[in-house]
Amino acid sequence: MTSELTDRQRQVYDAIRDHLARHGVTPKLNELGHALGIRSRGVVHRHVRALVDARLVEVEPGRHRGIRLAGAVPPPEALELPLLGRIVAGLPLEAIPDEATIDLGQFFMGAGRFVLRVQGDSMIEAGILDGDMVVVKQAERAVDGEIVVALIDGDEATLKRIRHNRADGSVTLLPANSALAPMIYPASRVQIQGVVIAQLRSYR
Amino acid sequence: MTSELTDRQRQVYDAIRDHLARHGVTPKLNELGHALGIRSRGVVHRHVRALVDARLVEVEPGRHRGIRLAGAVPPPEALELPLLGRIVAGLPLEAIPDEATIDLGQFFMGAGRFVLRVQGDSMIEAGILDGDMVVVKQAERAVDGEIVVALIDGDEATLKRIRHNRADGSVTLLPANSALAPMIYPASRVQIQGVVIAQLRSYR
DNA sequence: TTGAACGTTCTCCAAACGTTCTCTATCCTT
DNA sequence: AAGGATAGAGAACGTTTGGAGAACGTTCAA
Repeated sequence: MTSELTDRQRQVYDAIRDHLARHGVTPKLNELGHALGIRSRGVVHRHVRALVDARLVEVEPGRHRGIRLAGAVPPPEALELPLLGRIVAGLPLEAIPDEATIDLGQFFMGAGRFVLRVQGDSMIEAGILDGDMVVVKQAERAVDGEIVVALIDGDEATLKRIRHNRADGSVTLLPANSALAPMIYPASRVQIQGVVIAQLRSYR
Repeated sequence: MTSELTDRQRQVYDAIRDHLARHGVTPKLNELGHALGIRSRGVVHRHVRALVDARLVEVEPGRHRGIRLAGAVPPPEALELPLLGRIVAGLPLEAIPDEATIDLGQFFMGAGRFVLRVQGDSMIEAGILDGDMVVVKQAERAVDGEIVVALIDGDEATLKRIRHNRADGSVTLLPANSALAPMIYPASRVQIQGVVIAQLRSYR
């Protein structure tokens, strides 16, 4: 029940988890602010306080990098399949039954996620084929290298890998198809609608 | 009992649920208005108020994003994600009709299925990359062109596309990688363990 | 040990938001 | 023709939300 959070507080929480996943440690207030486009540590601190009140996070007072994740993780789902092992390609492998199971719910489910069917071959070299589905998490920002659903000039949605060009503030949208050229736009023309967090394909 | 809704009120209610499904949070009034083609927040507010009177919705007064779904929310939908349809040029995502929801359970689950993590690049040109996972259904037979997990000489498993050669009863295992050569075995040496029915990848 | 970086608290400010209101237009019923 | 129900536009108001920056004491690393 995190529904009492404001938009910004949610973004701060996501940024903390993202930083933890990416760097192995929780962020400093400055780092958090930089990730969110906030220049004032005081503002970031106020948001973190709100997360503490919501019991999503704990803080060791005064300590540098003192944020700790707490609180509820998404509920475990009964959507599990046995995970048997690895296939070694090129040279074959062992098919030894493993005891582990894979929880597809953890993989895909979550708030603000939706599925898009991909049309076209623009990301084919990234293993996203025509007709595949991608699970997209709604987001306004993305990190360089992530695959995003981007709206160009407000009326054209595309699936591309993103790169921010600090030099001039422009944004490059890179197709994964050597037959297509990267596209460069001023940041004002590109609106990120979501980040691809998973891809799936059905052979039927 | 609850009062009847007008058409427009029903559309507002649907738009709230749609927004919740896509973004994980309820909409603000002008987001609702934008989705419905209403420019005036006041009008949207009046519709929301009618939904409150009908006990379909609750509102935390004054709060931003204060709409809450109330009453019987039909499905708990644990394993479903909204399927927005194809990503096509010329349409912002908000304008794409919410065709359906995709049930990941039906997609993947079933008796005699298991998951393998793929190692190596032998199927890269079929969009199956190193680190991907494949859902395999146990089977002893496969149709030409299917991707199978095959056991060679009883001790080496591999992931390849299969082709039966009627002329001599042999079996060809085709990698999807132009750097690798097809392998031809007599049928007696190849034992099919399963057929790939789905593939999935996580970007995390 | 010392200084820079950090967490914390504070005030001030602006934009966006929810809310209420009036005015107007359209359609349906009798 | 009149009246009511439905719906949209837009203005106005107070509140919520979010950001900037200063100030202070503490933590941490060189």
